[in-house]
Amino acid sequence: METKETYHHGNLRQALLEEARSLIRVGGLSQLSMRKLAEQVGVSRTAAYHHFKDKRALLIAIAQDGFEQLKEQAEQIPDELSATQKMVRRCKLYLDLAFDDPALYELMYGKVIWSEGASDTHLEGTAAQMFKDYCDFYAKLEALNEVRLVKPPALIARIHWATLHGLARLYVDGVFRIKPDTNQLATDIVDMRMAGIGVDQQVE
Amino acid sequence: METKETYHHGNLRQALLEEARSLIRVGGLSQLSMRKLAEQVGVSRTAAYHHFKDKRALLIAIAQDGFEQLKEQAEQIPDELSATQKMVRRCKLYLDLAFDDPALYELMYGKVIWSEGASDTHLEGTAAQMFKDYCDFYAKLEALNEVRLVKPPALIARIHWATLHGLARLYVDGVFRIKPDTNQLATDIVDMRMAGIGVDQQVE
DNA sequence: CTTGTGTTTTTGACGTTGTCTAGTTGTGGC
DNA sequence: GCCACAACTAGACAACGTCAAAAACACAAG
Repeated sequence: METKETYHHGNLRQALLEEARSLIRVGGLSQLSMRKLAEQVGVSRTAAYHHFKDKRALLIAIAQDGFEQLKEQAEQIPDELSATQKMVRRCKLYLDLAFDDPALYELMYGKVIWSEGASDTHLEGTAAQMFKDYCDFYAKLEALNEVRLVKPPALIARIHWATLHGLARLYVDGVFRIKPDTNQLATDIVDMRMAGIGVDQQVE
Repeated sequence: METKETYHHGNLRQALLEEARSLIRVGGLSQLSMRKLAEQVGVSRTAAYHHFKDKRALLIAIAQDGFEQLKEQAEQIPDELSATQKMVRRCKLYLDLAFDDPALYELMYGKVIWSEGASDTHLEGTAAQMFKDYCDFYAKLEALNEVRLVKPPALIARIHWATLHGLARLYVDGVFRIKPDTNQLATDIVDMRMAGIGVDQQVE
C-alpha cells in the first residue's frame, strides 16, 4: 500500500467503516463524529462525503455489516440441534451482540435506522425476517405437537423479541449495568417461553 | 401576569419545562434544542442556564416529572382489585406512556438519564423500586399459593420489565410502527407470565 | 510524454448547536 | 435612594454536519 502523503487514500470507504466501528465500540454512538472519524483515518473532514451521502448513510452501512455478521453467526449453528436448542443459540447470539457491542446493537435496532422509516436501509426485510423466524419457530413446535399455543404465534413472537430487545436495551442504555450469563439467560427465556405456551419439559 | 417586555420572566423554569415537554411530544427528543426552546418561551438562548446547569439537567427535570406522573397514575389504581388485576393496570399504564408519549418514555428510560450513571438524577431509586415491585408481585402471588415460581422472582421480574420495555422501545424507535391495544397487550403479557410460572387460570 | 476526463480529495464557508462570560436590567431589603 | 443579588441579554467560542468550489490524483488515449 502506498504511503498516505498523497491525496488518494485508496480504500477510504472501508477504512472509514472499520474505524467508525472501532470508535463506537469504545466510545459509544454519541462519541462518533465525522470530523473525529476523518481525523483518525487521516483525511480531511469532508472526504467521507464522496463515499457516503451523509453521516446516517455511513451509520446504515455499519448496521448492515452488523446484520450480516449476525446472520453468518446464526448460520453456524449446527443443523443437528433441536429446534429449541437452535432457538436458545440464536437468542444467545442476539444477547451477546447487545452485551458485547452495545453501540452496534443500538445502531442496528435503534432510531438512527428505524425512526424515519428504514426503506432506504434495505433492513426492513431483515427485521421482518427475524420476526417471521420467531413465528415459524413456535408454529413449528406446535406442528410437531411439542407445544400447544394458547396465544397466536405472532403475539408470542412479538413478545419473544420484545423480551430479548428489552433485556438488551436496558443494558445498552445503562438502566441495568450487570452483564449476565447470556447462555443461561437465553435458556431461561426460552424455558419460560416454553412454559408460557404449554411445553411440558424444560430445555435440555 | 406582567407583560413579557421586561427582562424578568417571572416563572421561567416552569415555562421552560412545560414548553420542552410539549416540543418533545410533538417532534421527539432530537428536535429539542435550547435555542428553539428559549425562542418558543420568548427569552434569549442562555436564559435557561440560570435555572438549569445544562441541557441534560433540564431533561432530567422533565423525566422526574414523568416519573411523578406515572406514580400518581399508579396510585389511582383501586385497592380492591386483585394483585393480578393491579399488575395488568400497571403494565397498561407503563405501555400507555410509551405509546402515547414516546419521547417522554425515551427520556425516562433512555441514555440521557442512565448512560452516565443516574446518581445526579435521584432516579436510581425509582428504577430499583419498579424492579422491586415486580419482584414483590410474584413473591406475593407465591405466598398466596396462587402460583408456583419455577424461577427466582428476580429473574422473572427482570424479564417482566424487559418485555414491557422491549415492546415500548421497539415502538418508540420505530421498529414496530403499529400502536397496540395496551389493555389487551398488558393482559396477554400478564396472562403469559402467569402461565410461564405455573398459574392455573388466566387473568379475568 | 502530453492531454483530457473522471475521481477523489482539500479548503473555505455556512448554519446550527451548547455553553461560557461579561454586561445590563429588575427586584427586594434596608 | 442605595446596594446586593437575581435574572436576564448579548457577544463569543468551539464543535458539529454538510455544501460547493478548487486542487490534486489516476488513468486512458494519442
